[in-house]
Amino acid sequence: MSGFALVDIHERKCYDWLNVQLEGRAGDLLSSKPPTMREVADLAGVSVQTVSHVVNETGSIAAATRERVAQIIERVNYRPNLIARSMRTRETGLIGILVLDITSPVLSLIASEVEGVAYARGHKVLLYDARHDARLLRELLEQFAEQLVDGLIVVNAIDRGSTLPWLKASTIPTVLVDCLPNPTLASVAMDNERGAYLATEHLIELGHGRIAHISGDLTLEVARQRVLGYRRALTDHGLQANERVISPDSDRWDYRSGYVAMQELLARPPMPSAVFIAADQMAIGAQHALVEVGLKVPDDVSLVGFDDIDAASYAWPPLTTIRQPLTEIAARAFDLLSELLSGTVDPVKAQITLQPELVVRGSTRRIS
Amino acid sequence: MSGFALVDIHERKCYDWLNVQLEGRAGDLLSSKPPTMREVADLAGVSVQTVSHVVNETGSIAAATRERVAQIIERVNYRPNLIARSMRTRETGLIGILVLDITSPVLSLIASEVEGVAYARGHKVLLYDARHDARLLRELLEQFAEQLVDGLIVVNAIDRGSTLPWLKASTIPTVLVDCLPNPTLASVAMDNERGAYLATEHLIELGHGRIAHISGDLTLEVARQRVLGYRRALTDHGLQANERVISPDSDRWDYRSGYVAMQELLARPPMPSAVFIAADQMAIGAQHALVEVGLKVPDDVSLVGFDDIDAASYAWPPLTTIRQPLTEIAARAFDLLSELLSGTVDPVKAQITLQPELVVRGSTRRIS
DNA sequence: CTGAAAGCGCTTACAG
DNA sequence: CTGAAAGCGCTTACAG
Repeated sequence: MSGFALVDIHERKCYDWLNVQLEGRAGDLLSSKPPTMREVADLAGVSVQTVSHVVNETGSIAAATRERVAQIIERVNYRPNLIARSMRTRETGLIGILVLDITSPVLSLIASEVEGVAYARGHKVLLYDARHDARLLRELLEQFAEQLVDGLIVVNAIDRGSTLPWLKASTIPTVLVDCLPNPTLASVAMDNERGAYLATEHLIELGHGRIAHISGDLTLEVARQRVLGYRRALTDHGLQANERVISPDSDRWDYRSGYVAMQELLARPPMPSAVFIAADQMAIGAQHALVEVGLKVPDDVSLVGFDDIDAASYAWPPLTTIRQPLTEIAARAFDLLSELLSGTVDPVKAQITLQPELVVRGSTRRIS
Repeated sequence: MSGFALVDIHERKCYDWLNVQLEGRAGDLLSSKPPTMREVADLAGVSVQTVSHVVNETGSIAAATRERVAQIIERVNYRPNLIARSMRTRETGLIGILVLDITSPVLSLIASEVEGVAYARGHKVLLYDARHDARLLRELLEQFAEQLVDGLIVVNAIDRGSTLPWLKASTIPTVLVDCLPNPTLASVAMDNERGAYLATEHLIELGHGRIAHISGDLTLEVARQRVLGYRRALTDHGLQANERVISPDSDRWDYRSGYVAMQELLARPPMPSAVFIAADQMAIGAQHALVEVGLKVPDDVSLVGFDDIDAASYAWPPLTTIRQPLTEIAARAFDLLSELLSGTVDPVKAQITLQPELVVRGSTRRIS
């Protein structure tokens, strides 16, 4: 037991941290209001427009003046007021990302990746979360996105109801990611039908003849495209009579909905030997339902998911799935928005489709 | 095989959706600029301040006038410009939520829950994602949060470096969630030490004597508190000689870091019979490392996680863990912020601590 | 190279 | 009950 309590480098690091005191001094300024351009100008003995010019590096300012103003700015820690500036310039320098549900691992990852590119390119981003609520979505679009942001990236959120026509009529440059493909709005999307086709075909090639599909929320175009791909693969291999689609009882693509859907499938024999499931989280939930009744993956039933989220690799067995190139989706979306903002591209022509990829892991097996 | 392709209600629902056409008419207005209050006033034959009064329901306006103005507003779909309004009133009506990393399931869930309460109470929210980047965090705070938002809820993000003193010096009402407890800033936090204590004690009561701890990112106070709780439980039961802490090689509390940490533990025998892991995702990753080398949970080693995220219930075996009351955390945080905004509470007195709860599931077992 | 003027779209006193 | 005036903090022409 003596060797057991050994302190390795990690433990040492730990102790160091435990002793760290993060107190910090109070701020230098105790002013209750942030300084204004007027104050900087007075302090520097110049006019506000001179300050404005040095802040924005516009106009021509004498080096000495510039220097003096810069020092004051530094000293009082002046920052131009974005609201006032955008009131004049009619732009905020911000881009907005609106997601259907920030709680979804794939949507939050796309959002985060878009932020990554945006920051790398010197833009700032605001996140809007519609929380699956159509009314909220609409409000966000109308009241905030339109007024606060120069451009908008809408992730997975425009599919139902009246938001699409609204967006079309709106003047704010918008790119749709993972939404209803729409010929009049710039968009980047995955070839969902292809992904579903690849998943299903993989199962067919493994010898499976009875393949069911647990779909995503069918009010969303991406979910409908995935059932189309599944169906087409079946048809191409003469298996259309075996088609069987279970759609979940909720609009979340989460563990629970996959779990419940699989329970439904189990309740109505015969059981298929393989199931293609429209999302990885759902697939993991579905597997849970299987394991609960003593069925093993892939021994008793093969499973293929969709998305390739982190959890897929760490499930046991690791989940065979369809990888969405999220990083590329994000980069393309941002680039498209930049082009829209600079007017160098026509939205109608800006339709990007990215290809998914089959990742074979341990949840699928060949049957005889 | 005939019964196999049966069409149940779900399938029917699916077909319906597949046939749906979401075309939508173009918007009624093709104006390139949103209407201004000036335009509404002219159309209604009144002054802008009259329009302002009917929009804000201030002052006293003749019923007939109000009606006429309201109709114009409706007709041209006028919406007051938030930027202009906030320029005058010095407030935006928005609250900001700043999270360390929106990609984390627990942080995004807290954010989403806070949004839920905020919307229920008629507020709108903006999300800021620091992406684990201290510089970005600082920029967000200084340039955006301070100017765009009336109040701020900071989730898990203030712990290191210079942001804490900045926040103290700042005038924006702020509540800290899951951060370094700080006596001068309002905060709501979990009793992390207690949670860790409960987890460890549970293992001890099950007969485990050699219990290791895989910690979270120790630059974060919450992680340090959890090792403290683990340590105290050991000490209280005379097991302090068996203390063993492995800290991850990254600042993400993700699957991979738990996986890597467990591999480290495996590489340096003797193996403990139980491991308390600072986050559920890490626990699932850790289990993966175990299973890979043929060790079973809970037969060979018991695991307890922390957080009780969705994935915990759907892991196999279901993960024993410490539940964080996220919904309550969110509600308390928002309420605190409201009180701060209305000035009815003193930040120094506003320190809320919530209690965690042990959830026993299948990943822990009694040993002899 | 620098400053006086005008205005972005609102709201808040204040007259009438 | 309604409107003229002033101003929130900036930037953009335009003089000098």
